[in-house]
Amino acid sequence: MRVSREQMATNRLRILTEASRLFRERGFDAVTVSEVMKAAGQTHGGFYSHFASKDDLVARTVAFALAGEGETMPDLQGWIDVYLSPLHRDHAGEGCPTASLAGLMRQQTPEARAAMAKGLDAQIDRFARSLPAGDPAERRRDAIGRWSAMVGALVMARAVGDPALADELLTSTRAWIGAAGDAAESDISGETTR
Amino acid sequence: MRVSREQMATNRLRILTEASRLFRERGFDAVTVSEVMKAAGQTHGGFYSHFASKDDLVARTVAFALAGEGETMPDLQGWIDVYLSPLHRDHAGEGCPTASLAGLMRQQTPEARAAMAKGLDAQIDRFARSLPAGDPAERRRDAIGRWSAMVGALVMARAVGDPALADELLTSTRAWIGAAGDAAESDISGETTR
DNA sequence: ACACATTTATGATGGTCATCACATACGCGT
DNA sequence: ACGCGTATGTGATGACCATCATAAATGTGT
Repeated sequence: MRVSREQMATNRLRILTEASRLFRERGFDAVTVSEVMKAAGQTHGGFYSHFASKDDLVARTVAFALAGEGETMPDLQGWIDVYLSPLHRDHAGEGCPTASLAGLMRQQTPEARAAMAKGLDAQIDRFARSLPAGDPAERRRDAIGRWSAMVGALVMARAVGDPALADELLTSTRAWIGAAGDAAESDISGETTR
Repeated sequence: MRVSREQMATNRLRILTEASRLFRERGFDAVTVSEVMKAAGQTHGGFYSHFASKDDLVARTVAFALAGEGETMPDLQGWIDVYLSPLHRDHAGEGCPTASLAGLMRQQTPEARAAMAKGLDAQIDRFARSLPAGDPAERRRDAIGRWSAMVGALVMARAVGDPALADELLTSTRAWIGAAGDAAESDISGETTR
């Protein structure tokens, strides 16, 4: 059975898309190659004409998922609110790849970790460019601080069974990075000592 | 082969200790029951007289690991500096269980997730009590914000292969929560609007 | 002391999964 | 049109692993 080149490219894209969703939802280990292929409307045997191995799929999926993020962030505060919302917390499969996958990257291949580094750096850059004030270095530091808090809060909110605590983590972090971020932007020195 | 009650309790504690280290190092899935037992100086068969299943071990290990944290934090800034250090980043097996395991909790049993919630709540409480200023609600919000940023930064620093980016994530976050936290503490209203 | 209960060790067992071998049939370049 | 190259489907294969069955040996209560 052979398909057109166009169809093959579509099939490969479909595999990446479904893998991205499934990996974000359940992690790399718990998702099988067969499962990804079935979700992509194919059978497991054809997998190895698209990817060299499951590890290869993981690396390319990480790159694919993190590259898919939008180029600009016109409404920063709105984006932050959505990010720290219960809806985002409860739909990891369609949500931020960093929050879903970062905790799983330690034992992945160097290729996958490099893809994560590249995607993270780009995300920090987008975040920093969306900030209103400060010189570039200060904005980048601000972006890293806020982004860390957002990812950490979402990861922890998803880790706990208690909905009340999960909600508190999200709303408190949202309030805190608002207050703290605004204040930090007026911190001219850009550095504080202990 | 039978051992004394005391020895059995020691053996069980050893299993939990080794499981805690191995799980933090490599995650729940990648660590086998046999491996844990071998690390604990026993053979795999005896495992099921201590725990009902691997899932049971996971839940009890999460509770064990998070309960082990110190009761007080006398030197808050020093603790933060250690937390966000390359040493901590590179030794997950002996490091913070939240940073190592939170990202893996989504597909764990309700028991394990409940243990994570309990441990996280206690940690937030300890953090809040170590903060110098503010009413309790404000301190708790501050603790959640800073703690989220610390966990997020460490998780991301461990996820990337690029050491320069990893270092930047740690140092920038440390500087940011210093500047932002100090400023937030002086934010009397405790709330900011968009 | 003695018998029993119980912990641990050894050795299956059944299921799962990544990977590969082979067959098939269909696009693609000539 | 024709034949080759190749993507996909079907069906192994071999490894790994959680769990259990059984045996052995020694604390423990009487």
